[in-house]
Amino acid sequence: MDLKLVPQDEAKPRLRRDNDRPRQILSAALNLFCDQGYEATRLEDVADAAGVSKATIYLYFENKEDLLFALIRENIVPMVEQTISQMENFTGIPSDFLRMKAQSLGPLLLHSNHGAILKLVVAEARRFPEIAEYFRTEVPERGLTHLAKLIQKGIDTGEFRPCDPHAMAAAFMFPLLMNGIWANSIGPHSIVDGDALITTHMENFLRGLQQ
Amino acid sequence: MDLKLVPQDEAKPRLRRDNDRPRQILSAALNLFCDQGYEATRLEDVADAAGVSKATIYLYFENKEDLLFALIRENIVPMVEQTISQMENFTGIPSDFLRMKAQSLGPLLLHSNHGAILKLVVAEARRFPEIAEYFRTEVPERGLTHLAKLIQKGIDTGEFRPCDPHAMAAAFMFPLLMNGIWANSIGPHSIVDGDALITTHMENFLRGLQQ
DNA sequence: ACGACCTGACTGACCAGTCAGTATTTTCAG
DNA sequence: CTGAAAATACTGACTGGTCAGTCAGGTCGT
Repeated sequence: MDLKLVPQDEAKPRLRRDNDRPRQILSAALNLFCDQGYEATRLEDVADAAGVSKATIYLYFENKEDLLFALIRENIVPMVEQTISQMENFTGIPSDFLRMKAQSLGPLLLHSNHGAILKLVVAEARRFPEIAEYFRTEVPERGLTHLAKLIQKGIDTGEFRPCDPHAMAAAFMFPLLMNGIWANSIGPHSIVDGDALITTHMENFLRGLQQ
Repeated sequence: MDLKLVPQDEAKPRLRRDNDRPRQILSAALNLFCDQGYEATRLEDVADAAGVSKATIYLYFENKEDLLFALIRENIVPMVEQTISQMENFTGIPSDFLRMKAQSLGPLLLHSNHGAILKLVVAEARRFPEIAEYFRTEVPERGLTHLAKLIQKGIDTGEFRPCDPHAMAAAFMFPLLMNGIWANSIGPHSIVDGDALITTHMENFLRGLQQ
């Protein structure tokens, strides 16, 4: 009887970096961090989920915090870039842009993991001031400033009534953000219907803003 | 020379339970959990902040999770009780109640540590399903149901236009909640003016809801 | 046979939770 | 009222387990 420690053919084929590792690791970390929180997630579990050993993570990332940072950078910032370029190329009236934005960003935050990422950022902001600072300048700062300009434009053209455009921009975004966070924490069994909220908020917001 | 180990009069006077300990511990835990997050807070630091030894915490609480649970129970639930009893005793028109509520709850979430507690709950909900479940049934479930009833009343009396009262209740609350969370995470250096947001949101919300 | 890629096994620090024993207050018999 | 025993409140020092981060060496494509 052949009693060798069979390294025959089901020996792990130790995948190589063709389909690049950083993204696999990042993706695994994303799921686990979002689900269990940053501190509660063991890097060993991230490694398992990515199909590598823990040491491999350290080939591509400085440390655990760096992984968190990379995650946020890769996932959130492109979303803002897209919003801003959309806005700069938009030719219709401001209210139509807001409508369009609510109907794309709202469900994105609600049904993809973007809401979970936001939850993560919000939860860890105090402990990682550099990440919070980066996020703040890249995302709410830029996004809200642009949105406020758009609202100002609507006021100037007489479509919207006079108001504080910065506060109004935040009032537009916050329900969508909270909705995304909610769905990824208390949400699942809650009576709040996230999709209904999006349209209800959007319509009511625009109705209030109308001249 | 008297070289005894001086236990003279600056010996720690080991405070007793007159001003009951549980509350001191809870209060210390509140500050630290809200600031650094649950996992990242060491129970030894909670003990120090409360002026007791770590072992003392275990005289009053089962374990770390129990401490978190107690914290939420003590701090959030009374807030809802108050809102509901306010609502039941309110004799004016629905819009005046919403106005009043936004002007009391909004700043409370923004300037006290209630926003931080909410952040904490949201951040840890996934990891502690029992706490999430308790919170969900006690707070959003009850609060939103009552609020929806109030909005329905406004629709019935013709003050508000027809709409989905549940979604509208959430649309009313979410900006206030997000505002409180925001102020306790990314907030401090953000361009969002929390106080301006409250009134802007409240006015615009009611304007949209008006018949 | 070289170098890029990867890993198992280890280490050192850290921390929740425990426990044996000390300090303070209360009780109550004399 | 007195003081000693009982009850209660508290603590320092420890333990067992966990986990981020390291490193010497193995594996695979070229």
